Amino acid sequence: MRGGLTIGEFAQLTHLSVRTLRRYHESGLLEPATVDPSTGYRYYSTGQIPSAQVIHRLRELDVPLAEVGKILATDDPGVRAELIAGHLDRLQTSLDRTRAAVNSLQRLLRPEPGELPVAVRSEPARLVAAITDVVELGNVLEWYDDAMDELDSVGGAGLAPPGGHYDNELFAAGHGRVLVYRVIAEPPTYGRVRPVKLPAVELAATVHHGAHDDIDVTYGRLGAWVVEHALAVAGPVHETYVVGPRDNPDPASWRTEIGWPVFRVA
Amino acid sequence: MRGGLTIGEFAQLTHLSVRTLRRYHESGLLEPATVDPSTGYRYYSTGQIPSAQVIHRLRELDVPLAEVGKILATDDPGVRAELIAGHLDRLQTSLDRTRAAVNSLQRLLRPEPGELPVAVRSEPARLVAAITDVVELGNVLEWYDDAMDELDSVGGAGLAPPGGHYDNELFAAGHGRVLVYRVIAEPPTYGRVRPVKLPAVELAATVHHGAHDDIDVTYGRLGAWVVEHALAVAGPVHETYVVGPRDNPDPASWRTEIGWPVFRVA
DNA sequence: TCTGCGGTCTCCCGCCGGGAGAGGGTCAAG
DNA sequence: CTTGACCCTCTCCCGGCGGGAGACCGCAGA
Repeated sequence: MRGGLTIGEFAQLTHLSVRTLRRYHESGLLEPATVDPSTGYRYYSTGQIPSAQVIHRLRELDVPLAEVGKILATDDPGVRAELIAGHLDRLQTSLDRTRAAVNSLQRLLRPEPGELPVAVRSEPARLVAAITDVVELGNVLEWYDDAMDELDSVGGAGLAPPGGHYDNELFAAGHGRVLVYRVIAEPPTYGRVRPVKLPAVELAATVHHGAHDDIDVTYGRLGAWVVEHALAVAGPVHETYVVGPRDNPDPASWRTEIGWPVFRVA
Repeated sequence: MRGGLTIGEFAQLTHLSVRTLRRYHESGLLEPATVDPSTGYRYYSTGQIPSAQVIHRLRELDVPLAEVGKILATDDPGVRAELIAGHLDRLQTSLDRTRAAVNSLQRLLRPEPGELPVAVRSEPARLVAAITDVVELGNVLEWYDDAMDELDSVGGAGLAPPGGHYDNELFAAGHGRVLVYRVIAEPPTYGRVRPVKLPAVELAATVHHGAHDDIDVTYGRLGAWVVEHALAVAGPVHETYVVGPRDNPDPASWRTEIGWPVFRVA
């Protein structure tokens, strides 16, 4: 009587490859039921088939092996469900991103529009209620929603559209300083909210219409305009949410003013 | 006057990283407008921004760089649209797979069923009309649909449910021999269809209910049963599509008999 | 008991797209 | 001319898997 199923037999039963099973052993995800100490042969039991299949499913969902390990190591089914739910959330966001990319690609590939209306204007210094932090590029949307909620709870909605400043490093390095603000007569200090004085700048600005799926296209066109008018970029991007998701659920109605602080070159 | 935008400036305008732009140059996807021959500095023009953004979008859709190159190299917008449509198709399939994995995972994690009803029966040798080929694991579904269409066109639907044999290597190595058949009184030779004599086997069989999302779970349970009854696997998997997508569009109604040829061990 | 063959062992490399850092040259403002 | 930001190339690393080499093991037939 042998100790159990050989790795090849087990592979056949689970539709995993022999190599993959060895890797799962190596990384501690799926220990063979017994390992012959003299030959090193791995032997599996039929009871391990369900575990192998759970791992298989999680991998199909692109859950990293390390995360799979964490999920399997948890006995508490509640925590486990939570971890999995987290991954499904991330899956959903990546799906949304894919959809956005498809839409934007289709727009990019059809002929396209005329001149981009850009205006350069002097933005005066302003005292506003702001929340600021260094944020990962992937978490910006989430962070923004949180921060804007907190900002709204302090009041001042409706006076002027809210806005945000996004450090250029955010896109270059994947993380950078972000600041969102609301215009309030007497900016309070509350929670993460602080009164902040935004400096005066020359702003080359245009308006992006619609969802933010392809706002970077408008950025590109604005940037081209700036360069072609012998200006140079000097500071974080300014966005003003003239009409946003909080004003109207229909993305087609959204209006976002985007602006780059500029100065004239030689 | 400089030759154009430095790589850093261009990166800022396109929201791509400097390193990524260098790689795109290296792989010929996006040549800088000019390269200073003495210093090696890359200089870009504002006109290259749209190209960079198209590349960016395609990469967001996980199109490999080589494919992106092909797409950009094509001037014919029709061909281009075709290539992109192909990728969107693949995206759709991968999305379907993801959905299936999510469903199956949820089923895997909740408590679970009783005994699996397995029967061992003697399958007599049969002469059938079959199409067979060596197929990549990823293309099996597509191949199956094609082959079954061709088989149907030869006739014989309705006499007995169709079936398929899947070499075990298919799952181990990612490619293997697949055979689909229909029972016809006098199997013809037509197109890819050939008369094939299926050998007699002892078959350990059970029925999988519902969509094939988690048919491998049933395979695992069948395999466990086989092992625990001191049997061993000897040949390709047999599937019989008792009720399939061509009989009833509702996956819940599908019935697939799966069987492993077995022989008794010591 | 020997032999042969297929299964299994370990170890190293390649693939992809990108990140990170080293070590050195270049540009432009003060 | 110095300084500091920018740019150059080169090399290594990551995750998850496949491929292959070279050696050992298990088992059946002679």
